Amino acid sequence: MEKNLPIDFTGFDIHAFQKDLISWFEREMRDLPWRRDSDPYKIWVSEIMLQQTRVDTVIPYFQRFMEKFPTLEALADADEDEVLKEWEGLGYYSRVRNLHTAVKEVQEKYGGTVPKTPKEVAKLKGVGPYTAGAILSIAYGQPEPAVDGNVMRVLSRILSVWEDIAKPSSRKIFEDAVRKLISHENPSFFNQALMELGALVCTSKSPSCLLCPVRDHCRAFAEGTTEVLPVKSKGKKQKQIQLAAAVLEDGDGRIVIHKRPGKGLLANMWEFVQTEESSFLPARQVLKDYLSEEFGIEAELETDYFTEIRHVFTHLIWDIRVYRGKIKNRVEGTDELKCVPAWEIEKYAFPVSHQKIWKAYRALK
DNA sequence: CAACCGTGGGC
DNA sequence: TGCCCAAGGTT
Repeated sequence: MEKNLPIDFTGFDIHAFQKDLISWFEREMRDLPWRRDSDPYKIWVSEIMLQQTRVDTVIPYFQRFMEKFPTLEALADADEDEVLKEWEGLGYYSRVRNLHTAVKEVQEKYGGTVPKTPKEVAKLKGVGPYTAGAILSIAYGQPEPAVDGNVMRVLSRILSVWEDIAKPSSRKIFEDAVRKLISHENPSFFNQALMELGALVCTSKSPSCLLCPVRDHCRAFAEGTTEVLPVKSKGKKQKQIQLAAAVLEDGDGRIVIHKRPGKGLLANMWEFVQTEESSFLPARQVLKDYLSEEFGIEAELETDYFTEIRHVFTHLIWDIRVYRGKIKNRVEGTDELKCVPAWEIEKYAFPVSHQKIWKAYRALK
């Protein structure tokens, strides 16, 4: 078990590897909605949705998205709130904002045709090295590497690469490897096959080596290291944040909602008013002060919170104490604060954490 | 480069 | 429960 910086391809039969991998893919590939045609727009949308997201989760979102925005032009013409609503619950919401921005750019700058050169594609917002390679190879058949987590895991085993795949610098090593290995006859299937193998066979835990079509090419299998490769360092613990939120009703049964800032966590999503709790003041007081100072809302809150919600993100944890309350003065709607009928809540895009709040609130009555 | 940016499922 | 994981990108 030794380290290798540049990968040694001595004794590796590249052509046989390509053939075994691709013919397996042709036999076993899943019938996925975005594999039905090679429309670059559909490939693009699917690749954005699939970032850090499971196939099973993406499928219904992709289908709804394509019904609503069947073409690149349709998406370019849509309003941002409408687009964000279709992404509600998928997570990593900057993906869809960047996608929307980039699609509008393609519409204006490239006449609605997704560009075909690596430089132009990579410049599109939200399109990084992986997605650029995926679009170019899958939609346009160009021999560009598309290195994602699957590819790094699979190749670290096949080629016995001991670099820490959690480190950003590692991706370059695998891109170089793919440039050596990729089939120039069928770059699309080669890249997809590598990912499909990672998803179905060469899985993170307990890989199914006995079913693997390229087992005979796999150095980790030969050396008995499939359970320890790839090397991947651990992440850090999340920070915990204590919040106080309120579901506020006016005299006519309308609900106060707030639009989050355009950058950062849950950007442009709607929420019930909430603020970070202070260590010294009671939560109710912090909340009342925040409402008064920030929005000019004079609220009357119930003494005790009616539910407590824990929501875990990748890098932080929210613990939200939720109060019920009424507002005394009338609230004028602005871009970031609205007072809407209860039945219109569902028209706005809420993060899952605040969907939980709404569910608990409705359960009260 | 490290930190930030969601969510749901598996064990 | 807690941690890892899943077709990453931006700052």
